Amino acid sequence: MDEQVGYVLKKAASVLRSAMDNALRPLGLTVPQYACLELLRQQPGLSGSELARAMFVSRQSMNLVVKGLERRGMLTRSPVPRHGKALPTELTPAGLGQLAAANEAVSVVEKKMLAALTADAERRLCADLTACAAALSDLAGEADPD
Amino acid sequence: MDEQVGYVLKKAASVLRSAMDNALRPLGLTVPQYACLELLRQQPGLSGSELARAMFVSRQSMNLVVKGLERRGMLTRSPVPRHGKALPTELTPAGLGQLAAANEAVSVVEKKMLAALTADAERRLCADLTACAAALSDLAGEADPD
DNA sequence: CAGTCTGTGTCATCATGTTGACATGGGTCA
DNA sequence: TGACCCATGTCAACATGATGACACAGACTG
Repeated sequence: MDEQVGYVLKKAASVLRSAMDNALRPLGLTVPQYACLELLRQQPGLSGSELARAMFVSRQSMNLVVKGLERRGMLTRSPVPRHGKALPTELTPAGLGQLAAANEAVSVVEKKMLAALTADAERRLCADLTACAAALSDLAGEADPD
Repeated sequence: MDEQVGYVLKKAASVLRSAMDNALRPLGLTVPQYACLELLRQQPGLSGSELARAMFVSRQSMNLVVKGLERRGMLTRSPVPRHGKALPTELTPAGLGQLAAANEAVSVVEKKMLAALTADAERRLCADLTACAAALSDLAGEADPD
């Protein structure tokens, strides 16, 4: 069973998720919340739907995450649509601060996860996983649920 | 962002889950249900808790999956505990038949996912993912939730 | 211009999985 | 033997995410 790619993939994703949850809990952040903040740092002004697609969840779920972070003052949603009804979202200084702390915690987890891998192996792993995801993209509903 | 192992890992797992859901839907099976059947084929007599651990979910969730499959006649739970309160679970002929069909569908997905990888690359991928999971196991709650 | 299509935000509802709690069976050790 | 600890099955409450549906803004086409 441990030789099935699908199984070990699920196992690795599950363990990583659990480890990140534990690392982020002291900061009062969940994994989706952290991912949302990090995405907005890299690409300020993303809309809710864009965030949802980048994170492989529905835009409804992402809406809840964004609302929660907005209520806590981590980010702001421009009240004026940018293009259609898309509301640009950006980090606040408070959100940026929380994100910095979160990145430290997450970095510890990533370091530990990749400790046994060489830099080459890490690049190869990324490339292979990306190739797997790309090969399946047309079997996965022609696109993410949202 | 596509160079972060954690991100591509989540992406690959998400796409694979979605593809398997689509492949199994015509058979009336969900991914957890399929995984449960396949586990029982490889290791007949597993208890609910053992199944849950192998699948990285709580024993409560697994209990629901097992109950559903039992109600549909796919498996049977021995009414007499084997060791403590552990109830051994086994596939019925009907369950074995459904599983065979499901394995065909899943095989198509796996083949497609791994099409771009050589046999060596596939083994390497499995080994690296397993190593990552093992390295994180002590950060992930000292064990699975159940 | 009217009609249609796509993308977005949002609401209500539902499915799935988790946590917390409890009783029970089995083992260990004083 | 009795006290303790651990694992299991099960119930209840809760959290999270998905689906379906609706309204609206923009683009494209006849």
